[in-house]
Amino acid sequence: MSDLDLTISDRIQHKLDDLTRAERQLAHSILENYPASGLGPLSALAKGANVSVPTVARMVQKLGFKGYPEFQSELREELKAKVKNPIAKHDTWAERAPSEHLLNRFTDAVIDNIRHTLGQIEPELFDKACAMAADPERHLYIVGGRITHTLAEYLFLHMQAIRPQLTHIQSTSNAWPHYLLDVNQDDVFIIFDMRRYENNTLKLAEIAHEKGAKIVLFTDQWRSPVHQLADISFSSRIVAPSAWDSAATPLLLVETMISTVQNLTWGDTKDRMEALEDMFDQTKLFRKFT
Amino acid sequence: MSDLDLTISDRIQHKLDDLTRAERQLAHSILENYPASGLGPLSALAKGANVSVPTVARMVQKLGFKGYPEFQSELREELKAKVKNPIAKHDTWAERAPSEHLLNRFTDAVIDNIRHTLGQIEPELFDKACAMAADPERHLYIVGGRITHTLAEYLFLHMQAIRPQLTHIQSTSNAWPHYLLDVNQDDVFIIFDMRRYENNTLKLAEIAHEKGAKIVLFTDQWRSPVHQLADISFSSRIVAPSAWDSAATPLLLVETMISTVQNLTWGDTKDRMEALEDMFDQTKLFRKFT
DNA sequence: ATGTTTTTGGTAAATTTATAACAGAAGCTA
DNA sequence: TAGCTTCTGTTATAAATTTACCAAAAACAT
Repeated sequence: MSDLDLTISDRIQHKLDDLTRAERQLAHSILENYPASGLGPLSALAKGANVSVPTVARMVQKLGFKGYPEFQSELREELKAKVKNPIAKHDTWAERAPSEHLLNRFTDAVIDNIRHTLGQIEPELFDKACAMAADPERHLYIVGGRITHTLAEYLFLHMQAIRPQLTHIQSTSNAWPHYLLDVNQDDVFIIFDMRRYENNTLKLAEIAHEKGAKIVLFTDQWRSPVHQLADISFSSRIVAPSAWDSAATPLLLVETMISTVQNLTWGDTKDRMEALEDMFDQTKLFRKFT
Repeated sequence: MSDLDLTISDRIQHKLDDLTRAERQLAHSILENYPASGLGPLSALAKGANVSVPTVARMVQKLGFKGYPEFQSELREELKAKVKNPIAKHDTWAERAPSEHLLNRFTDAVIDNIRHTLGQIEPELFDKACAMAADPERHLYIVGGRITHTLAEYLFLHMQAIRPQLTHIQSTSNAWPHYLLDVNQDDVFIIFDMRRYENNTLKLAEIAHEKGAKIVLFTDQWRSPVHQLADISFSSRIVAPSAWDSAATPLLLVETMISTVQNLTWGDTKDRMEALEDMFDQTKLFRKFT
């Protein structure tokens, strides 16, 4: 390898700050499928990154290469070294860390959780749950507990952009009984309850159930007691090399649900989203994305 | 991949008998360090194999390619596929659903995000950030924005069990200036800022920076402007087949950080956790885990 | 808002790279 | 060994890629 044993990928990342907008765009494109894209002709790379040909030439020189051919040549050397290296450690995630590093162990566990969880999901039920969540006729209640309220709020925040008739209830709050006064049998509850399961959440679910509301439950592999009241349950595997559980898998499900619901309601959502954008722009809360 | 899903390496080996002496010599040179040598210029390949330039051109056509550029192009495709695929033996995740189902597509994207993100992380920096977050001498501020405050809160909730001297600030709140009055240079800010980046968050970071506090930033691949003030930044890839971004990868990092910090502080944490357990038991907020 | 600096893309020249044509060398057969 | 076929390398030509230059556009500071 060349300079101080840094890979070109490293060098690009370190220089990222010294690069201009178009160059950064290009850099990301290179890293996107590294190193293959950098091994093609300069013009192809430029087209793939939507920048001009000279931009590529300039950046390569900025990175310290004499020209594009030299850049490619070093890329090939790097590839040669990597392939030859007996420790072809494709089984680690953070390649710079040993496989015993927690970054790798934790990631292993999460991927495993995802695999298990997705393997057990019934797509029909998932779609059905999404359809209920998308139905604007039904008032949608989103419920979380002490830890899980973060998941609940994540869902709530996105649903806000998608549909009206939406309430976020924190089961640990002592105000929740008030919310339930008007619940009727067309309404839907999306409840999050993972170990350690919370009594409040169960009580709340019972009341909702009595009133005839539909219940969709996100829980863990051991299943919250709420699942006996639920119309549809999704159990995520949440084990991790940690004293706590991992919410990554349930989050994945939630995000997929958000995306599905928004596809189902695209006609309406579009307007809502544009209206939201406008509001944010007006309040200048956000910077425009570059 | 091209013809019948055979790799180019396979194709060369099959054709080996139909090749002439010089061509065989060349073929072995290509396979010697495959695929790097084939990705360079034709003339270099010829020189490396001690054959003439036209020999290379002829053999490539014998293998069924229109010309050397096409040969290279397919080699690159092969490489791209190989890099992308170390674990993709699982072509579908939700086995009961077709691979085009959003459950599978979304999961693919998230796994891909994880791979990219972890591949770029420097473990030393990660460990350093965790060490700072674990240091009970430093007051720890956790900051999130409109959407990211859910991640921030997730971190906050767990850190509460691990260490004292902890504050959760929502940058969209108008109360945050008050929190910053007592900040000094030993303090640490863990800031979440993903697109669309928020002005409030940047302002807050600037003030913290001025006061000399350390800043650890969780952002996306395009990097929040805060990163210029940050001592340590972690960029997650967050793209998903959705109108919104995926927080799954940053969550993975956060959870790994929680676990690391808790390992670092285990002596103290243990007591804190037991005390917490007691409190929860007393208030009967939770049911015992079965 | 205005002028200045930086960034960016278009274009053309220069260099490199690939292909084609040809002639000499090597191998094979009789 | 002569004659034929096949293979290989040298040279020349064509195509492509890269680089340098310049003008327009964008960003920035005043």
